[in-house]
Amino acid sequence: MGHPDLSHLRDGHHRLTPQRRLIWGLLHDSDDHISAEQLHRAAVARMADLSRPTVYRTLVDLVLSGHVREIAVPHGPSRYETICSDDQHGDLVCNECGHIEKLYAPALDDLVHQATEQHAFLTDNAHLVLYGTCGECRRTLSKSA
Amino acid sequence: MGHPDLSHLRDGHHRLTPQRRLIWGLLHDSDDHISAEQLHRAAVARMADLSRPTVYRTLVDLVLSGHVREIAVPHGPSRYETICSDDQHGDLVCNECGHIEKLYAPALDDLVHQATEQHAFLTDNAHLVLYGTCGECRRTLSKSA
DNA sequence: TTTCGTGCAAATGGTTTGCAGTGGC
DNA sequence: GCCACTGCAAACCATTTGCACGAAA
Repeated sequence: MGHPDLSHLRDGHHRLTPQRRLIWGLLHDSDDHISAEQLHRAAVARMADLSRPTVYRTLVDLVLSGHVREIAVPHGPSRYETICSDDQHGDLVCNECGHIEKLYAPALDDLVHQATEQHAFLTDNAHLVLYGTCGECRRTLSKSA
Repeated sequence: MGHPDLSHLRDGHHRLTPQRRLIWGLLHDSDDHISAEQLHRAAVARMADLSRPTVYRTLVDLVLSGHVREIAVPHGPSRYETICSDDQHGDLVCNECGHIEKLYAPALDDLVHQATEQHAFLTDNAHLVLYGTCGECRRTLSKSA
């Protein structure tokens, strides 16, 4: 499992520590949409005393450097996912159970590009989020009603 | 300034109090994307002892009843905006100055509808967010660089 | 008169920061 | 050896909750 490109974490200003290596690897292996808390739990399983602040600080760096996207979720912790240029997608966020599912929408690219031009806005990354109720929760809710 | 439809706030379960009337009105008058804190400040200016919890509780009700959309923002408080069915839009969020600008994209509706069908997902509201740099900040940055 | 809504104060939970020590480069 | 990174503990801030009182219906 060679995770690509650890090198951009070491750029003269940033150092490549075991902690960051681990966190970066876990982000890649995770099925995306992982919270800082989950990430920390997973990290501690492999490196017992890796601290929460280190997780947060590393995530901030990765977001700023454009390798990771932060998805803010109402009434819950932010989720994080690696940004792969070949895996452009939106997300379906279930308001009931908090589950997030990927949404592939080819038309999104065009829409972003076109919209950007109209506003003299330089887009770093675009994100389409649909909030609602997932199929499973719809079934559960209709039973209990 | 008659704000439409205060009646759905009184539906047998919910009571129409002066506080809620005020908050609802302020939400309508605001230029959208207002935070709970800003909303509270504005409310206090008119009703000195209206409390923060009341603002939050009212917002929860309005979101649940589908009249208001909550926009979670990374590293900041949630923003709130009234949902007008005839004003479907995305948002351009500037990473530099935090400014949010509306983005009208007619294609969004189709995209949402189509995407929803593929996933048995019931969409309450869709939100397209473009993170990047707004025109003004681009100018400022290129000067100081 | 019955709930529901309110203000107050305190608790919560995710995230950030100050600081002294450690280790990558 | 320098300075960025770390762990620890404590701070921070947005949001939520428990409770006793007040007021819509």
